Amino acid sequence: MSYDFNKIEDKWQKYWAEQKTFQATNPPLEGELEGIALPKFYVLDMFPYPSGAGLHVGHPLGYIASDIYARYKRHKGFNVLHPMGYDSFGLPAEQYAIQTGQHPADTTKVNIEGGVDKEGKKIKGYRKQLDRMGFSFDWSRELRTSDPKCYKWTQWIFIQLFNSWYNKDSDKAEDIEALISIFSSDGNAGVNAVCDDDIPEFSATIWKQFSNKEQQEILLKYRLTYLAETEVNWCPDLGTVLANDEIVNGVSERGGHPVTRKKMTQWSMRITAYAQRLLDGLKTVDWPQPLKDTQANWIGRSEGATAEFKVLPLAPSEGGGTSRNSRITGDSSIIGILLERAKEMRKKPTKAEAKLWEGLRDKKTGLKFRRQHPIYKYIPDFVCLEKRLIIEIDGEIHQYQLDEDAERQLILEEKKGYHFLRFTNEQVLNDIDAVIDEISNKLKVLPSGEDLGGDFSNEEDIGDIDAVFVETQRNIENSGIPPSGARGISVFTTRPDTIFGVSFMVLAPEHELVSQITTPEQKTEVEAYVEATAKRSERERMADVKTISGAFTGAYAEHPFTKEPIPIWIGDYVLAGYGTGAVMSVPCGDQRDYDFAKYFKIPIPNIFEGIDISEEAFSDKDKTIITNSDFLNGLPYKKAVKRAIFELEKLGQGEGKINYRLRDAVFSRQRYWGEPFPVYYDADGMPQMLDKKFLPLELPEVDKYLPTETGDPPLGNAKAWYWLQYGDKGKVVTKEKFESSSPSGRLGGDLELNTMPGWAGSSQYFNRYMDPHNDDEIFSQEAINYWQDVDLYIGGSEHATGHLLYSRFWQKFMFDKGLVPKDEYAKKLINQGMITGTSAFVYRTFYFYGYAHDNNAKEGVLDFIRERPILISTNHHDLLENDEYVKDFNFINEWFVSELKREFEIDDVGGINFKKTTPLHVDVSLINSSDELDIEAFKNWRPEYKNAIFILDNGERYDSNTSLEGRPAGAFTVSREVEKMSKSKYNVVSPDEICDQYGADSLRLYEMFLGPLEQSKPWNTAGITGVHGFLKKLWKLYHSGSNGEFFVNDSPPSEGLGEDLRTLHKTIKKVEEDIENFSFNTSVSTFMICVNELTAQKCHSREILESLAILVSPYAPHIAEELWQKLGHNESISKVPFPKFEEKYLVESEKEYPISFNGKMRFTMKLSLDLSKEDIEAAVMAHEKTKQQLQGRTPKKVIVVPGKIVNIVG
RNA sequence: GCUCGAGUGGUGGAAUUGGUAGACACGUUGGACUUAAAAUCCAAUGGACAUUAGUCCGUACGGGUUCAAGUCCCGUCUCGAGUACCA
Repeated sequence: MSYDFNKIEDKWQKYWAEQKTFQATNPPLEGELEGIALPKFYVLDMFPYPSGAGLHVGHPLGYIASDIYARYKRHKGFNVLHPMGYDSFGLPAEQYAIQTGQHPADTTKVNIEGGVDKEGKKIKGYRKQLDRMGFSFDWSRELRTSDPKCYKWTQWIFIQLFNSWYNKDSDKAEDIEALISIFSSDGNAGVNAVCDDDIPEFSATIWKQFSNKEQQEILLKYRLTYLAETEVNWCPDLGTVLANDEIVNGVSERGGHPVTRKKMTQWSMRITAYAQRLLDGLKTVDWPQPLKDTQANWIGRSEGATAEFKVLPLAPSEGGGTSRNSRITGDSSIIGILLERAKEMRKKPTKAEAKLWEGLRDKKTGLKFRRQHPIYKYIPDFVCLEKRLIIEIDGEIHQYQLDEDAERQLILEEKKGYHFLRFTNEQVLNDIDAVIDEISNKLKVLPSGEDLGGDFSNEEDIGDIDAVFVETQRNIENSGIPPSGARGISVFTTRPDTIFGVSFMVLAPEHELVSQITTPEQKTEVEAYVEATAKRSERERMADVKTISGAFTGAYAEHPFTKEPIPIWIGDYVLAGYGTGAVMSVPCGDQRDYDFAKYFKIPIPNIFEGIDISEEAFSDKDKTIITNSDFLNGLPYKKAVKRAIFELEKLGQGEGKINYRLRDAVFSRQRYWGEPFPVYYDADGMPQMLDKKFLPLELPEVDKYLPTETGDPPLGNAKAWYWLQYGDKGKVVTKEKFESSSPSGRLGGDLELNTMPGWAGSSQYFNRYMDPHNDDEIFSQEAINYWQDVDLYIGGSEHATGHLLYSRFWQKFMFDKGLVPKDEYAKKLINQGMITGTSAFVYRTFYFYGYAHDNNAKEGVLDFIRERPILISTNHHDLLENDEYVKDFNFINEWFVSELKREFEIDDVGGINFKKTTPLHVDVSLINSSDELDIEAFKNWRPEYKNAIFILDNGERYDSNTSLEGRPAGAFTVSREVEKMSKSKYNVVSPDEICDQYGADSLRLYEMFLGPLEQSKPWNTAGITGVHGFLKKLWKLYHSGSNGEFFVNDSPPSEGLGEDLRTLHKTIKKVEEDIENFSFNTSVSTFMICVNELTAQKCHSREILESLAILVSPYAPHIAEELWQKLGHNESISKVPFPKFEEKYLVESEKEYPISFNGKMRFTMKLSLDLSKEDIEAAVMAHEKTKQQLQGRTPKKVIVVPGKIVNIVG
């Protein structure tokens, strides 16, 4: 009986489906026993996108590996969860919808389930393709992200994120209600949250006075998903924004379209809150190092310091100040103006202010203090309203405005009855206790007044605050004091140790201070530069790193230590989006600063001991010794950094800081085919979440999938896309219906037009698989507590900074909310390598012709030549490359010329130029295993080459004139090259073809046999005969009866020489080790060796062959099931215990010792393993070949490693 | 540029803590069977010289450690991946 793989595989695939063999059981209810004793094991493949192109042999590589592992774990007694589903929202379906008008849901369904789409395209379907390979997926748990039942929970998580904020004190996400109650009791001063950086400080009183809308606006700045105007990567050709990880080299990952920066109001995810935890978590998971590195790189943590550089006032001769746009606009409320001013100042507290605030906040003095709180016409540093005590810290800036300060103190003291205390920076920083004492003493002697907090409704004040505020602004401007730069330019640096090497500062052209500090003299130049950089696209800026450009603002900053003036420049090498958008430039220590300084002839002071910086900057931290740097002199890098930070903090002009490159993730896409947001906008335009009971909010039908005429996303085309709700009843309605509904008790408004990005649906799917049909919760606590996390996750490395980072973020969020027990969801992750294609090429030569011109009669020559392209085989092409062709194959030329002459009767034809060739991709299915082209099939495939002339390997000519009988026998060999597997390269091999021809078991074995799982390797169908031959041999081993009948005998294996048991146990040991180490390629070799040996031993022992069937079953499950059944079993092999390895069968008494001389192996010698070192040495020395090798010499030394080797030196 | 990974026959790749380099396959060549092909089986197959024994060279390149190095150390080159004015 021969090995009929098609029949066998079909049979068992049906059996598994019918018997639901691989359905995983969730923990049973109490009283039921089955399943509970089994330990769990969760094996997961990354969510595939079901594309219409179907699978090629590269796709299932990871699935085969995970399937082997899952099957192995079942044999090992685990309850294995091994699900599969589809990430079925996505761009390709939508692009196809735009092109053909078909609903993406329809095409997606066909892509998964197979069939014919409306265009008449035949699609096999992912599911059928997967089933054919014999995967042990639990299909009862299938998920499709585009299924409303599935995206219901994506929407639900979105709402959870919206209703959460990140508390830095507890270092986790917390409920937004908790934040609201803090605001109502204490305001936001004591809140340590990850939030937007432009939040004004407010007291509880002010919070309560905010309108609902104002409160909502403020809360948005804290929520973990928030709506904000952000700079996004806009891709006009795709009509959508892209995430950073969707952009490669400045163009879109899909399609390579240009991307520009644009400001848009978008939903964002506050992933930055988790930056540190995402970094820390990497240490706890067993993931590939390159993947971890990529993530760490993406998060981009850098340790350093902030430093504050004061902006110096402009010399009067320079005109002082620039005109600023007045911030006062007609429609802003007065509270708004003052709050804005206050928050702007609070944003940049000086070190001394921050320190004193620590001493005053939270009623530490027994009384409530506020900082930067508007009083009458001014904003003092601190105020205790109850005691009418104002505390001011006089920094350097104060020196420039003594008069104004004196004046306002007078006004406040005399007219408003306030008391003043003034301290200097030094007092606060050096002896905070004394300062606090003085304040406390002062408070004791002052009488109590009423709390005037938020008392802005006083009519009298409102009248003139506006005017006075403007006046104050003007005064500041006229005095030559830099306006909002008064508090200086903040920079982030990882090299605070080089602060004495600063010779200039550079701001990003987009920096908000640029327009404020630029002197009138420099204004034209600066504005021209800013405009020029704004025009350059991100791509241009990135591509053009070499060109140095910038402009001087005319302004100077003050060095915090030397107090020297430092020129302030702008330049586009400083990025607005990183750090503070400004740098302190240390040209001697940073190459970019160095180049900039050289270009603009800025001095380059050297602060490195014994280092020559005349040619380039010196950035080696380890060899650094600082000099010319005051208190840092002589210090090595690390000590200098510490000291510099210490000194900066002492001055109140800086502190140690950790910076991250990671940005918040934009979560809106202007697409149709994605999860709709469960969000409507109320009458105030504020976003509101739908109640859980209304989920899922289903994707509406639209006429077309393009943006609307007004530029809205495709959902803007939906006829009904308004939310209308009264009490417990809500539904999606048309605009008209909404507007005509009764406003009384009505909730609702227009629904969000954006949809969620591709990664939304894949960020918690692994947990949803644990309880996929639960309609009440995302998963039950019983399910998550049983399955816990993914034990083995296999997928491609291309998801490193997308899915794999975002899903970790969501998992940590879910962990914070107590919904999942693990804050990392995948213990072990493997990136399978890519299987590349082996493209085939023929070469087309080009030739010129030259004949007497002006000969119209010869019109047809050109066409004649065009219709006869010459294709040469690869060896001719190689000759060509070596310039050897023309002389060897000149006869082709001669023949062609004679053809021309015959046809057109012309004498002076030039000839063929063989030098110019272009490679042409040939479909790999037209190539046999010896790389020879099927020429007739090629001509059918490419009709434009039906008249082509083929030059065969042996130089013979094959063309359309050659009769079939008289055809040259030579072969036409193509050249092959490894490329990515792709339709356009005609090198795609489909798994279905392989299954037809060799069977799924062969495919599975071969994919594993190709090489290590993680490595990328080329596909070559020819090699599959090796593993296919192995399966036939395996089959034969069980069919050694007459006429190939099934035959095993029941005699105990030990009756023979025991060799078969040795072979078996050697195999068990190796295969077990290999699977545990994910070294699947070597275990296939091991099986081959095993079968070769057992065949040679003529093994028929049932005991041995039963074990072998189990060993093979994870790899080649169909044949294993069939053999298992033939061995007399009625149950599937899939859960039979794995054979137990027993050492005793491998114990040997003898060893074939390699005998080497000076490290070179010369011969081997069989010796007993019982021998002592001395015995071995004696035996070896006595050997004839040893004497021969030594030729009479006496060895200097003899190394004997018992059980290993003997080495004779001398 | 920086970070990481990898360089072994004609090809895919093996080689455990340093201990017989090239397992297992593909391909190639020769042979058996067959009218023939396919399938199957047998033999050879890193290179060079010798064609019997054998000798020399060989794991990207150059050094080093060691009785012994594909494996460890130093330096160089090439390829691949990620990232890129990240201060």
